[in-house]
Amino acid sequence: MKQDSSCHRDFFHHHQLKNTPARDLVYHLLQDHQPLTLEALFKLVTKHSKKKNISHSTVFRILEQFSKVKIIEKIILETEATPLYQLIDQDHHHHQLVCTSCKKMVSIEECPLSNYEKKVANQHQFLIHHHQFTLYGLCQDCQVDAR
Amino acid sequence: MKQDSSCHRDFFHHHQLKNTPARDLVYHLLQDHQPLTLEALFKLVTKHSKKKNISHSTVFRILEQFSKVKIIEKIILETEATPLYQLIDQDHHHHQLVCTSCKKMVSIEECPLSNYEKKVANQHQFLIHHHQFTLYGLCQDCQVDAR
DNA sequence: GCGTTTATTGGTATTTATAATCATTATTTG
DNA sequence: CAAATAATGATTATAAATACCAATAAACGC
Repeated sequence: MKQDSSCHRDFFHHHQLKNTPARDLVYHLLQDHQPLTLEALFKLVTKHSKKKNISHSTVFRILEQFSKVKIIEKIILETEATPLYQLIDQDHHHHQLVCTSCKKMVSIEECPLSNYEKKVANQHQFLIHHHQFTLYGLCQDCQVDAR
Repeated sequence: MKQDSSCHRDFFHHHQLKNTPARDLVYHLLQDHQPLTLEALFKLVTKHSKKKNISHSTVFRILEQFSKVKIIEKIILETEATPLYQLIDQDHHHHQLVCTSCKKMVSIEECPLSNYEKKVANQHQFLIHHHQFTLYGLCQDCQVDAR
């Protein structure tokens, strides 16, 4: 389930982030799209901003701030030169399945790692907070093309 | 088990990489250390190079080339501003367990993901080549410090 | 070994991404 | 609505990644 969009203003407020048109727009654009790079997001912002344009630095800073307060997460993929950003799903975290040829990205819901995480935590006396997991390969189309 | 150090020259040759003192040194330094950043490796190279010094661009390019022919792999961690590089272990791949406080890094041998990989491959009709997996948390020392 | 071919190297320059700065403008609070 | 606080835009600074090319070194055939 997605983070309830009507609550994001409270969420901003809770983190001493003022409610601004720019933050609102970035939030909603991230809701409606696959993970985006800063540049891609900036283009969308430019396209969708009603009144005056929003500057590149503002978008950059919003991504920084959202990351810091864990509204979004930063994803680094081998197929992308710059990081992707996506809203954090409070209920399920996602993993990525990425085609190394066409760079298509599929979000995977199921995560098989919690038991393993506990085991490693025990073995090494770590308190594990989170993990990062990405699968790389060829999608069906690109397998066909490779023949 | 480590890649046999006596074979790396053949490996270079097979990939049209000439045998040079710089490549030799980089290869051996990577054998003897934890994953290293470019800067850290460059410092080691400078310390260990017998005759003339080896330039920064040479070290950079060697890492690029080694990555391309899969002698080494690039690891991107949330705790490091720049990538780490390590020799690829042909027999077992490793995963990282990283302390977000002191940035300590532990290499984990066991990988629980092959079955899951098959399942996802099937579901999404992907041909999966590799995956990337990292655990983040607090090591024992840093848990204690946090109290 | 010796000359030829081919790739590497060092040093520098360029490009790009990330981050800092600061005066102006907007949002929130009482 | 005024005061306090934070955000914004535009620019600049820093740092990382990469491209360039003339000089040099390694490999190959003889």
